[in-house]
Amino acid sequence: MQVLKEEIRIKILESAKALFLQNGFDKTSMNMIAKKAGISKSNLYNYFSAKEEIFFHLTDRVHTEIRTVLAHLLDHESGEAFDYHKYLAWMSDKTIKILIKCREEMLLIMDCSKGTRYENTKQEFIFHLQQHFMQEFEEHNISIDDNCFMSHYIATSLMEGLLEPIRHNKSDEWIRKNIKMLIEYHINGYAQFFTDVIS
Amino acid sequence: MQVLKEEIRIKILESAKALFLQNGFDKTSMNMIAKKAGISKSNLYNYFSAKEEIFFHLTDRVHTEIRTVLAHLLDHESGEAFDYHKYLAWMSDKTIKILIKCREEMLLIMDCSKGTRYENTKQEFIFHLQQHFMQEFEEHNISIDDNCFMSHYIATSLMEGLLEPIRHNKSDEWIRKNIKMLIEYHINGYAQFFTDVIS
Amino acid sequence: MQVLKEEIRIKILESAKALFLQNGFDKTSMNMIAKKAGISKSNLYNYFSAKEEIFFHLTDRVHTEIRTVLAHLLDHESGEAFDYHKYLAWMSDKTIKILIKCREEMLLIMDCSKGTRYENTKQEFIFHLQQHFMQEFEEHNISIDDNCFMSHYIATSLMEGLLEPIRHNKSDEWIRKNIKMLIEYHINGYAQFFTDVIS
Amino acid sequence: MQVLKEEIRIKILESAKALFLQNGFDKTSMNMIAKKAGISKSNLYNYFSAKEEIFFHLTDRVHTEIRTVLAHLLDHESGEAFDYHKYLAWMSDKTIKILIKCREEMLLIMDCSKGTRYENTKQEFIFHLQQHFMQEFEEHNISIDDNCFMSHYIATSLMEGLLEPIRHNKSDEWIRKNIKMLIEYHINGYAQFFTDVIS
DNA sequence: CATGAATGAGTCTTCATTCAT
DNA sequence: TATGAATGAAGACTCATTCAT
Repeated sequence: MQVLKEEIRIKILESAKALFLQNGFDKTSMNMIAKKAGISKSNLYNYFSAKEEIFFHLTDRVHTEIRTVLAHLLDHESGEAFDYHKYLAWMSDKTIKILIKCREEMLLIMDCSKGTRYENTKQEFIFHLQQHFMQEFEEHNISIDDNCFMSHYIATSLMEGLLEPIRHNKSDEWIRKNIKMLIEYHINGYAQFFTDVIS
Repeated sequence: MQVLKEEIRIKILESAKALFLQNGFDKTSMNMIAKKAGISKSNLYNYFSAKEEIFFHLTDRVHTEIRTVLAHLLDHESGEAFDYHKYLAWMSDKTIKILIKCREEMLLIMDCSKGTRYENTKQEFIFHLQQHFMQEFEEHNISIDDNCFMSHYIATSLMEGLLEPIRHNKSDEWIRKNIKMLIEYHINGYAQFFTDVIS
Repeated sequence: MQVLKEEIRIKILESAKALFLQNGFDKTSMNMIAKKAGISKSNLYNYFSAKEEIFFHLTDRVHTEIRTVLAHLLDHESGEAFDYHKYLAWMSDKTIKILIKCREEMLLIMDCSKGTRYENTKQEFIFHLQQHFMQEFEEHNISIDDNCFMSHYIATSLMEGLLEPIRHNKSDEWIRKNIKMLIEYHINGYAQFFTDVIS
Repeated sequence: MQVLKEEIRIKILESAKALFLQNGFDKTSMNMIAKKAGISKSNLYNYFSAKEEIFFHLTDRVHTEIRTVLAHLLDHESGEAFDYHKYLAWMSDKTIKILIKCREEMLLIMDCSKGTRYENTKQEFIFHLQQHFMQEFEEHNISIDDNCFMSHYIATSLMEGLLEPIRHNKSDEWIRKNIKMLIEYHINGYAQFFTDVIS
């Protein structure tokens, strides 16, 4: 019995996860989840008190971790010598780990959370990244227009780039390699960018 | 009469456009459109047979143009000397023009079409871009893993980058400047990328 | 075992009583009762076959007592000399005792029974009181309109007045004092009333 | 058509009013209203945007009037000579008029509004009446316990007494007569009360 | 005895669409 | 053409109750 309950609970979570990943939170109905889990709609509510509850049970832990990463990002002492390689190395390490460990949960939060209270997480992350880049620009006396657009673009592009590898069902190794590659790609564009503008 | 009719048709389209851009297709109801257009809900159906119809009338033409651009993209003779500057110059020209001319329609198709039969257009576009890049890679004997990811990433990044400037209500000049800037950014990352890998 | 069972039975009844008093019968769910009693919802049905059953077990005895009082009330020999002081003295005595002894059960029946088959008890009681007063009126040759309204009003007013003191968590003494006070209040209005009309 | 619409609107309001009066707001479902009005449940929402909306359309105007009466009640200058006859004469006049004119709406607000934002109106009214009586007590140096109970009781009793006549389907004349009678009844009980306590 | 599992009927509300006039 | 009227299917959620273990 205890076992059964757990089985169904897991079945619900798996069904919901699959559906959320496929259709997003809003376009996934309790009916769909119930049908996929092979139980009645009302029985769902014996396991989770609301649709959002299911979503949170799937993403809670990762959401906290994301917030932690964000906090670290903002802590980064900006006074020290500019070393993107180092910075991005740390970033890439930390990020790759979390991305690989929590692939689906990450996607839930970043791509499928419209309608939940996590729906702005990606935008917030991008915003903070952008702030970070703008600060870098300023420190290097670079001024392209208001810097706003380029920093936002790089932030978005990086963010989406980090998510892209986990959107496909590939091996951890494949993900790791590609993330590293894309970071390198950005470093190049970025560095060149500084050179061009400064010189 | 005929004139009046046309006025209403236009009013409907304008109202719908504004609402679709604000809320997306799915989250815009016929009620909202009717109210904004100042006519009755049922009268909408004298002008358009369904909600999707309104969306199509707003995006048809641009959608065709996009398809055309896509076709040209794929026609591009791959035999000639590799010249991304040239290629991207053409691309940037052509694209900037269409982006500026059809700002809102572009956004409708790319950002607000979930729920319509155009909802995959952006992904298709990205896919074709990716194909294109992969071909380039091949022609230059570059092989990074399966080339799949980097080409996909660059395609996505470029796509989103091109859309980003028109998401804000800025001057044509601002849009043009930023698109050029971001293309340059990519050329840098791109070129360097080849160099690194080749050398 | 038997002891345990009894403990749970009591726990259920106490929990239900508290909840019924707070929210009324309809707005109290089996879930709430189970949670408050610390047992499973389905186990409730091993003790009581339905929600109404719980309510009945809480109010049965008092309901019977009320019916008895009502019977006595109607038995009251109408032939003897009209002595409301005496009558009400008996009434007040009898009533105060039952009100104090069965405070909560009384409130359950009178204030919280909507949705159960006792929901009309208060109205019935008032109706009988009214009948009684009408009889008195008749016996004293008083005729105010059809006597209907005033007798009903006095009945209602008395009823509510008797319930009001026990609605608050005060001492028995406080209840007793206030019930006496309100009966006196009514005797005054009542007596004067007769005087006015007769003279 | 315009006529039809109005007919149905009226039909809905009448059906809803009858059901609200019979079962109260909470226990009346949109299904019941629709069925009674002879239309589909969803069609209700073309006329009223929510269940509460229907209730408000039925009670809005009267609710405002009640608030006005309440305001006047509080304005009453307490310094002048104690003249309950005069005070209650005004009260009875004003009240009788509103009670007769808006019988059903009054009952909706006072008896059937649980679940709406008007659900506390009766209690508020009683509370203000109570405050008023307590003030009177104080001015006449009467102190029965804390005066709280008796003033509350008289307030409640009066309130319920005023409502009682309109709870039945009788003539205006019948209502008027009975309200006057009950006020007289209270004056007697009240006056005597003062006398007893003071002397 | 106890409970986890299950459900069907019900709650209010939304919405794209149809139809008669 | 224009619109008021109408609706069925769907949305999330609640609840008293049943049943197998």
